[in-house]
Amino acid sequence: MKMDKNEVSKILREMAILLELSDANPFKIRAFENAARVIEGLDQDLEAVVNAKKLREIKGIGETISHVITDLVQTGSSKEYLSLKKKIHPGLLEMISIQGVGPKRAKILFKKRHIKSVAELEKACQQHNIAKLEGFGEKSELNILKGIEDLKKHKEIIPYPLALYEAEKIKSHLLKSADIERIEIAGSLRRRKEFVKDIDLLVSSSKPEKIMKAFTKYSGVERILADGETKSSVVLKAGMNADLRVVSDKEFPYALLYFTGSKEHNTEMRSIAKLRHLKLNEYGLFKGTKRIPCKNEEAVFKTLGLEFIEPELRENLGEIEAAGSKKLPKGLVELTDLRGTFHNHTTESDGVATLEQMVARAQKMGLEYLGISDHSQSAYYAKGLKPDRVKKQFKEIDKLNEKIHNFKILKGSEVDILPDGSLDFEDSLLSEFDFVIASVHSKFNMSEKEMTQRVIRAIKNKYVTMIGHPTGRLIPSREPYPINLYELVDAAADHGKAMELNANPHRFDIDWKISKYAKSKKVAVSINPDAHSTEGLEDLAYGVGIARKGWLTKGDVLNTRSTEEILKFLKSYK
DNA sequence: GCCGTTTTCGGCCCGACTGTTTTCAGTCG
Repeated sequence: MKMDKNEVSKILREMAILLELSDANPFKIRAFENAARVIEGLDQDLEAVVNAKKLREIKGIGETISHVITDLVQTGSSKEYLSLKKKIHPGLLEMISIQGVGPKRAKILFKKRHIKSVAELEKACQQHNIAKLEGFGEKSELNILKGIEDLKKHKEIIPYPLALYEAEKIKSHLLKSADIERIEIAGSLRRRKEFVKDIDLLVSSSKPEKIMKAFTKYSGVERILADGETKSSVVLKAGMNADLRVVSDKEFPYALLYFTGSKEHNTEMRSIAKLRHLKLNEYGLFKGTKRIPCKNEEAVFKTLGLEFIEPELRENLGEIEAAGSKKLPKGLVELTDLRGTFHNHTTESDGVATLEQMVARAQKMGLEYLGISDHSQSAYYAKGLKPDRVKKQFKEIDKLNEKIHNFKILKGSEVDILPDGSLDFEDSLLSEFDFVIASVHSKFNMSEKEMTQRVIRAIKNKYVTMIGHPTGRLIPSREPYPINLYELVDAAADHGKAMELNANPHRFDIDWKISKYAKSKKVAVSINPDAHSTEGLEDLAYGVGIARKGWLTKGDVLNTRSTEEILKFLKSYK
């Protein structure tokens, strides 16, 4: 395979932008954008789909785009892509990443001022060379400069917990204003995306101007981007944008639906409404000019003949279709469903909390079992345990298990998968653990085929319970190492093994887009915090969000099972 | 370019805010 689905998706998205810059038919542009999204969220192996000539069966992939994808997957390039790229100067692509500069303005700047990069644009603005251009003015010059500054400053992806923290702060600030009827954090935070670009807040109130003022005057605001009667947008000192929308309380359910998104989900929902000769926007669901009263989001879905769609699922990746045919997953997993968890470190290796402290926190969280999995001997950077220290830890765990009641500490290891796919402990030692998590921590630069074989060999070891953080990605700093997750899931299915969903917000690994496939193969997913401290255990909550996003129900998640069932499972594959 | 419980052709979601304009295009979500 020359390109995987993420690379293909990236090219399709780039093609959409290139088309936009070529003044193409807007619907053609949308078709490419849509295809990029659909491929990214595909719950099957793209290469397998291409080989089976089943691309055309995917909704949104037609004649032309299927050829482009096939070429990209098989040859790593595409004629259409190259010819499109040839027509457009790369500087234009760079310029439209500036807030406030779109394709139209980028093209004017290119044609009339021969500007070919963000750096050149910055210079031109500083020299007041832009204001005289038709359609531009003094304000535009300043805004472009600010946009460039922002681009330099916060290019990075905002981790979910940080954005949530900032959003909660704004929420409590706004709640001090007595005129709020309902308030909700919306947008990608509500959809629990693995990382977010901005904060969206929705308020219902009869005094919108007061709320707007409270928002723009908030002490965390660095500068105001837009300040209207119902909608405002600011840049926070914390380095992210926040948008606020204020509506009447009657409008709140429709506005919440709209403001939660995703954009693509909204577009599809509006089409569904239109099919029923209704109109959906943020102010209501209308029959003619009459608003159909809905108290909450549930009622809106119901009126459209749909089951309620949980916010996490609203990505237009099949959820609306499923809601129409009553095939949505029932009972997405909740934090309170978790009975225990695996993959936790202590001071024995690179954790900062002792065994006792970790257990105490787990008990406080209402868990019934806790898997301890310190690093294995090769992980010298993390104080990995040699066999004698493993034995010593066993004794400590035995001792503590005798002392505590209604709680079980499980003996485990996060054992390194060595470059050849063998494990960092002998089988004789591995057999003594209650569970084994096998992870890759070294030699990331293998080919996809080699890496996949390496990890599959580990799955085949009869003492291995699951694979830890299967792609090794770190958000935002490290890309996943090349690996075929579909083959991994298949191997796990064949051998009765589980897959980890690492709940650490820097990992979220496996990704929610692959968990649907794991579910289809009946591979149990284990939500693990990979905790290196007592606070780290709380990351489970974030992991649950990602699991829900991946359509996982209580029954799909390994650690919703009782201690007794877990012990049975741990024997089942050996 | 894609798609079909009105369609294989003719549609394709809808609205807010800004800045440069005198009625609207561009951008964004």
